[in-house]
Amino acid sequence: MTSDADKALDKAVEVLRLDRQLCFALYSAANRVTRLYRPLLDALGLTYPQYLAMLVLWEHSPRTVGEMGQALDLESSTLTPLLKRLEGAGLIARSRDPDDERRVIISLTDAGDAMRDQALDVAEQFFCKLDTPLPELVDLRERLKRLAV
Amino acid sequence: MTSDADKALDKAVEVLRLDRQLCFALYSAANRVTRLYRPLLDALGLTYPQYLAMLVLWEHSPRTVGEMGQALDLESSTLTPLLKRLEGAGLIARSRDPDDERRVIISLTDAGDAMRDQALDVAEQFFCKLDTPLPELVDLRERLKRLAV
DNA sequence: AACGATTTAATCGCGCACGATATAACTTCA
DNA sequence: TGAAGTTATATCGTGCGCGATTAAATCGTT
Repeated sequence: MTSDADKALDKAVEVLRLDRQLCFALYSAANRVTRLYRPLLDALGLTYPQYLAMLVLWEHSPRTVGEMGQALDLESSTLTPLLKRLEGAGLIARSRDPDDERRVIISLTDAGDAMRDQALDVAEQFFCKLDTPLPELVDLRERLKRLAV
Repeated sequence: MTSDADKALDKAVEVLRLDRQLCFALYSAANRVTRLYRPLLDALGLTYPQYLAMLVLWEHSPRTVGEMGQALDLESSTLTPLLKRLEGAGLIARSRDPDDERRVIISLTDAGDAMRDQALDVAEQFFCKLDTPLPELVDLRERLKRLAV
């Protein structure tokens, strides 16, 4: 027969295993998607987080750094250097808001706006690579949005 | 009436929006979970990737660096420095395999093994924080495992 | 007007994550 | 046996992601 201590240990093993499986599944899927995008984005000279930032701007530009931080759920400590690199690449412009000099306004340059067409190809190639039915992706998206909000 | 060009643009907007939503949902959920773990893991002096590495070892130790890389889907360029930090913290030991000097064997120290009990608390607190029914989590895990394999 | 509180970005340090490359150990096979 | 090829880990440079801190602008209250 098994002792209470053994049962407690089994429980511990089980909880830790589930934790590992769930956390790792998320962690690893995010890494895999980044790796999947890399060869596609190399053609645009963008990293994956930079691509996400551009997607935000292609939906609506200009925006302040703070608004982009809200949209991407990132701190200025992450965003500021990333945006400076996009500026260096000539895709965006950074300027202080005259109405409130604390704010920095991010706007697409012509080059940044023009990249939108190539980005469309990237997105389509990505969906091909994923090879997953659209409803499954939409379902996954909704479940992820609900997680740990 | 709308022109063909307008329709193509609408399609582009839609594809990019879906891409943004799906990719961002995954990216952002992974970031959120890491942030959720941080205060819990601070008590153990572990980062989130270090915690994942310890979970792997608590399931089965010793393992080689390569085996851990397979389990965590990480390159040696990521794993080696991480493992050196765990070694510095006294939680694991690194030693060359006498049968094949190319391999490095990672084994838990007594301190590393002992941390397992505290880790159990962390995992349980995490599930409390998540506040999500277990079946939903299991379902999410399965969907993530299927994604971009 | 003035001074403390708040808001907005930026800066810094640390630890990933990975591609490219290096190095050493093992294997193969001529 | 020994040279060529393969495998296992390590090193390096770049770009995140974030907590802690800083600096400057704005706001609120008196």
